[in-house]
Amino acid sequence: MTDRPLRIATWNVNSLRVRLAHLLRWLAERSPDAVCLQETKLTDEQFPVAEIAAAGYRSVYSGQKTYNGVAILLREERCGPEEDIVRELPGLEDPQRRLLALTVEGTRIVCGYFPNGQSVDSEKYQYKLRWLAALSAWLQGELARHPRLALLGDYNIAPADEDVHDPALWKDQVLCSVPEREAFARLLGAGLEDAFRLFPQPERSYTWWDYRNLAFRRKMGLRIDHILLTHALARSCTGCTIDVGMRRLEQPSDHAPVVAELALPS
DNA sequence: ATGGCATGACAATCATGA
Repeated sequence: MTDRPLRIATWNVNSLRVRLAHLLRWLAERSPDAVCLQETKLTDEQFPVAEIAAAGYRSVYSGQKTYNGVAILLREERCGPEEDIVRELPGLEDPQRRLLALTVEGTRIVCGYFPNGQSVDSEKYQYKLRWLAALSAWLQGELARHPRLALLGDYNIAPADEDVHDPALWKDQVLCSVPEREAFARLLGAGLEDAFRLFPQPERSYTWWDYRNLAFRRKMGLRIDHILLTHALARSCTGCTIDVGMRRLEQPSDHAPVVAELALPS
């Protein structure tokens, strides 16, 4: 049996307009097959379809002005046609563009830009919990229909203390609060596995570092960007890494990409 | 110290991020 590995990835680019050169360089270096992007901050009319096509990728996107915006890039050489595109989270009245899903190569790819929540006593935190509830409800049906499903994105949740540079400082704060971690645990309970934790990893592995206070150099980060896989996909996963190098570039995104390799039977 | 830095809309500051 010949396996054709499928490399899937997620990256919060914090403005695709500003980060396009970084993205094109990273696509050439890593040649991921399916890339979930968050915080594109572009309307659909503004999406750089031509530049990304020149790099060998099709673009599917759901954007808005100024904030949010998600996209999935598919490598032409590896990916057949995409199907069953969903551009917003069903079951939630929400103008914010934070969810995009499609099926390609027999695999359901779900890209999410989970709400930040701002602080646990804010209205935005309540919105975050509502969004998480709607995601779980919608995923039930998706998981029933798609044994091979991957949920990739900026979750804005650090699932455990080992994902936090200073757990005492962040205890019960937004991104680390108990209700948020319970929502993450519900996703695992629904049949998903954290691809990053399937393998031994370096200590202090994070995906986001504040722009301020030299946080990256001081390893003051959080692991909030994740790739969750159904059990069927987890069995085929041969590795999951964080491309920390992208955070070292000039004018970087504050997030680094996460990449998982799947040895899918063809 | 409610800031530090970055982005976008807008035209001097303000909303948002995490």
